[in-house]
Amino acid sequence: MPKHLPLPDAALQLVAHRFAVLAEPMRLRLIQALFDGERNVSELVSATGGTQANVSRHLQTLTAAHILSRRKEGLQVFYRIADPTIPKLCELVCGSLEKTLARQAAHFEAAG
Amino acid sequence: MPKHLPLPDAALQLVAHRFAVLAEPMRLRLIQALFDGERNVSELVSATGGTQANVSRHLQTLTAAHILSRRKEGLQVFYRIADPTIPKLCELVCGSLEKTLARQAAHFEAAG
DNA sequence: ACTTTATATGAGCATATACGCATATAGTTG
DNA sequence: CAACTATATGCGTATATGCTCATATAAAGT
Repeated sequence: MPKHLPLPDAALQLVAHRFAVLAEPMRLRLIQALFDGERNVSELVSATGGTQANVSRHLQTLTAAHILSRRKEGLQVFYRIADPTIPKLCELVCGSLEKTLARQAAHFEAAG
Repeated sequence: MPKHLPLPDAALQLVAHRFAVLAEPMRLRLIQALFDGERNVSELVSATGGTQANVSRHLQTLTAAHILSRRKEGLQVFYRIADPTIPKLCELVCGSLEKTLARQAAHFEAAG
């Protein structure tokens, strides 16, 4: 049998949506800030340098996508990475980009 | 030392851009159609059911992101997957989504 | 109950981009 | 060189989404 059956349209939309959620620098900053463990919103605001409103919105987007999960404790809300594939995804992309950049740097040296 | 140094802003933008390129269903369809090997544009047009103009644009986007590469042969242009991390990326995301969907299905059964 | 603190959300604006249509370019054949 | 084929691109439009400002909600303290 073939390795990959073509995914139906609905599945492709889900995959695309997941990539879209990861396609914003501020959301990546939030994910990065959560690599070491859970943080509350105020901590994430100062860690990322964003406004409270904007950070809150992005946290909602990430939570709706099941990438983060929320835990309320008194006045504060703590977020943490809920999907264990996220760090692997980021590593894959970062590694791939490093290679691409290294190639481009080599070209610049050779040409320049 | 900490596992992850925070990435500088420029790096985050690169990562975000890569995810953005992968965040379109039509581009995922093209990538999927190329899993088995290289294809020319006409083949990709019929494989995906898109218009020639739209397919061509998306192929350009994927190529600019170094995800695909082009090879010209006479009148035709053949595209293939240039970045070996792409299949792994897709597998990771698909696997994660399957788990999420399975959990949601279980909830529906339990609740409904 | 009122105030304070932490977080979430509604509205409006600005920007990005996917798509369709028409046309341009490049390469081939007569 | 003219006609044809395969692919690419300019342009306009529609839609989505990120950001800011102001305000709403929720929980805690006095």
